[in-house]
Amino acid sequence: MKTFSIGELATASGVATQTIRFYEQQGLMPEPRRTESNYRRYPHEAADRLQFIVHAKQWGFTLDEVRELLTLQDANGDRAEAKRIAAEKLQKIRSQIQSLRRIEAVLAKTVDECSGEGAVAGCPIVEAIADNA
Amino acid sequence: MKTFSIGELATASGVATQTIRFYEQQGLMPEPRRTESNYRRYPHEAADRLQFIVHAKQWGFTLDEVRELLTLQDANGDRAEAKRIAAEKLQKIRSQIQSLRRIEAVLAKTVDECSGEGAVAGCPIVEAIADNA
DNA sequence: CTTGACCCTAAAGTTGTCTTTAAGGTTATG
DNA sequence: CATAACCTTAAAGACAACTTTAGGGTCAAG
Repeated sequence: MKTFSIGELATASGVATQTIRFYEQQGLMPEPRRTESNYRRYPHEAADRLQFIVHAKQWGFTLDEVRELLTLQDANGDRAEAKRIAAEKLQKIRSQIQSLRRIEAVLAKTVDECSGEGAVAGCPIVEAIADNA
Repeated sequence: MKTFSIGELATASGVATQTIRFYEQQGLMPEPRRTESNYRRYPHEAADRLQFIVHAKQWGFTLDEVRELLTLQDANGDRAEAKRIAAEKLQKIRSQIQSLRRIEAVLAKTVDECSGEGAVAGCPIVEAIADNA
């Protein structure tokens, strides 16, 4: 079975070698076997695991949360647990969206109101921030 | 005219004294006058400026952006400039909302699909992340 | 058999926004 | 006039998720 050097894994997965070592140090990637000269050799599955990490991050999970999910998989743990982690993340994301939407509304309104002409004194944007409209 | 110690300003504005000093160091708050014993004395306007900073942060502006806005006000600069800063921020916020909404949709779907029962093997959430659905 | 591309570790640096600590000096109160 | 509650500075620490640096060892091509 073909194995990979850290560089090959990096190229294949689009993750820098240092980052792979960092993930190992953080307990996200398991310690791989080593060659006689102490070089890391990764099995095929390492690429999948790395992809999982990359995707989970794209989904907004922190490394801590990704580690939770991976640990769960490694132990073939409870599906309820995975659902809990994802549901909590969903909550967080929804509340982030809520605050951003509030900000968006106010900001859009003031930007719209500002003529963009003249001096900043009296500018609706600046005034609104000052007054916390 | 009444002046304030840093502690009074902190209490009045809800910003910690160290944070006020930090803002001064970052060029957001001007260096105030000092008493003979080297204590900072703030004029009334300092509280307004601090409030502006607090509000702008709540609106999602970074300290760098807040400094831009304050510099603009200090120089009574161009309103067009203020509008540009706000419009750029609006763009950023909208694109943040977009990514979060995409994440929310996928996450909500998989959480919904997951029964929450049984082992994590085959769990729709975990599978979806692995496959980057 | 040398040169350049790889690999190794440990530690320090980055970014943003503070907070905490250390080691003092000052002022207000009882 | 002692003591607590303020104030001062400079520097270090915290957090996330890396990136960079320093100082080496190894391996493949020509």
